[in-house]
Amino acid sequence: MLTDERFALILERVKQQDVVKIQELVDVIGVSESTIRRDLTELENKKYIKRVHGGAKLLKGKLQEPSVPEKSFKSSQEKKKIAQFASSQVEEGDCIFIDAGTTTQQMIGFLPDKEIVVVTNGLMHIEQLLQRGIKTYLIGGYIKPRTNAMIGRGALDSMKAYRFDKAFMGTNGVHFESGYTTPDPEEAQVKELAISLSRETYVLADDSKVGEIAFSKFGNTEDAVLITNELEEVVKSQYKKQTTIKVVGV
Amino acid sequence: MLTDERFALILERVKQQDVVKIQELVDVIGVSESTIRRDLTELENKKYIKRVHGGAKLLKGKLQEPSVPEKSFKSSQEKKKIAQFASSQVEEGDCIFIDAGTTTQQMIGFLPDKEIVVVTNGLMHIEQLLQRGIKTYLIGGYIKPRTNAMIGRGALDSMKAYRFDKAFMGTNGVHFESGYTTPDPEEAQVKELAISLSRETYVLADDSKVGEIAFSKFGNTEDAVLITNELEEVVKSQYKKQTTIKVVGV
DNA sequence: ATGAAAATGATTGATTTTGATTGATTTTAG
DNA sequence: CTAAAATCAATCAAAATCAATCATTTTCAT
Repeated sequence: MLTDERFALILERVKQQDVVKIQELVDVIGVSESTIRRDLTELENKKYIKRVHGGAKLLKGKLQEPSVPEKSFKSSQEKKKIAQFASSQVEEGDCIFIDAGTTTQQMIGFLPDKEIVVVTNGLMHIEQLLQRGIKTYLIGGYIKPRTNAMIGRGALDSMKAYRFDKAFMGTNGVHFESGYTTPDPEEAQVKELAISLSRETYVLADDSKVGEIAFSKFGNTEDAVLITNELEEVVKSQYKKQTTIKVVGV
Repeated sequence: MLTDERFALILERVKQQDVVKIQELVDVIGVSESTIRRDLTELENKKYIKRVHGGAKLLKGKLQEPSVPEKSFKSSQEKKKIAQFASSQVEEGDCIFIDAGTTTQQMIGFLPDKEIVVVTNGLMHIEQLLQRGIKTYLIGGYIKPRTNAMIGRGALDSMKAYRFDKAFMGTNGVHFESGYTTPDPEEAQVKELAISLSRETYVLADDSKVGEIAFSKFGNTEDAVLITNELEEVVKSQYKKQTTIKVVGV
């Protein structure tokens, strides 16, 4: 078990339940108490968590930053598979839109080494895109602090200057009646516009999103191809009538 | 087994799982531990991965890389003074434009804790601005790879939606005949537009820029207040006729 | 084919990580 | 408040991993 794996597991658990007991981590991770202690000390030094007697708790300020290397190990595996398949849809010469969000971010590493142009509303994507040497356009607008996504009138206006071959969208909810939904109405507006400017649209959503409904709708299931991991047959048939689904095995 | 084949296998695995153990690679690839070690060392040197005890993990860089260490301590001190004075010009309720560049970036730390709105074309400013809890708008457009500044038609179009109380600009050259100049014509366009959209403009330039002329002109000396450090009297009088100068002692 | 250069695999001792143990400190229960 | 229980930091030896070295094999230009 690599140190970074343990870190990921610990941080995931802290993130999920706000506090963790040391004994709990010993059981779940299967290493000695000493090791867990050392890990917690180190994570505290790095300002990811705050140690308390008997365990550790979440340290507010830092965890939402995109620089944090923590991610659910397993669910990140699934996201990666989804992202990898999505990237395989990109062809030479394409101009694509990549939505803000962690799932779509995973795509960047898998984008083919072809001449493509990327437009995005996600600030957190920029660094990786440039590092890969990809021609990148960012839409303007107000920067939503928590997620670093571009929103507002400026975002909508500046996106209208572009047209996309393919748009790759993240979502918080996929529902066969309610369609695609996300909590923030302003983000929904941006997503909706991106879809309308694109020839084809793909929505990336792992199974935890399927069946969920968030506040603001930004699209119908028939507007996009859904890329997801495992899906129960019952659920699958519900959607099959309305849309195309790509199920990516893990 | 070719070296590049192994590299490909290793990178693929790291990409998919974030971390790999050396033993795992030995098993999968079927070469000795020594070879894997050598491969990992080389891949780390090439900045593809980061080695950790027992294996390797994905390398995640930082956008705000201080890769360019300040030329000299002195000039950084001077830039700070200039930036500090510039920041003192900002008042409650102002909507200001902050140009991309290292000198203007220094301003952010000195901005007053007042209700202000910042619009910028500099990606590298964003993180600090958000951290300070400042309402931030980014103009859209093409991201110029080296400097992370927004340029192009998208940048110009999306800036036109804003009006500024004050604009704070960086420059590469200040000359009493040639005005303000910068090497990249596309950046010059953006700067020129920003100035035209602002009630007042300040140009921040340390003494190394004074007297210099770069390729593209973006403004006349009379269009802006020049904030600089020490200036010889002779030079000063040349400009005095045309513009306002603030000299900031170090 | 031949020799030099490069790559590989095994071995070494050094370094880092780990788990168990210790006694000190904090929390909990009565 | 006191004593038992839980948790803690510090320490040390064992295990895992490391970098360095060297003999062997492979590659490649001649």
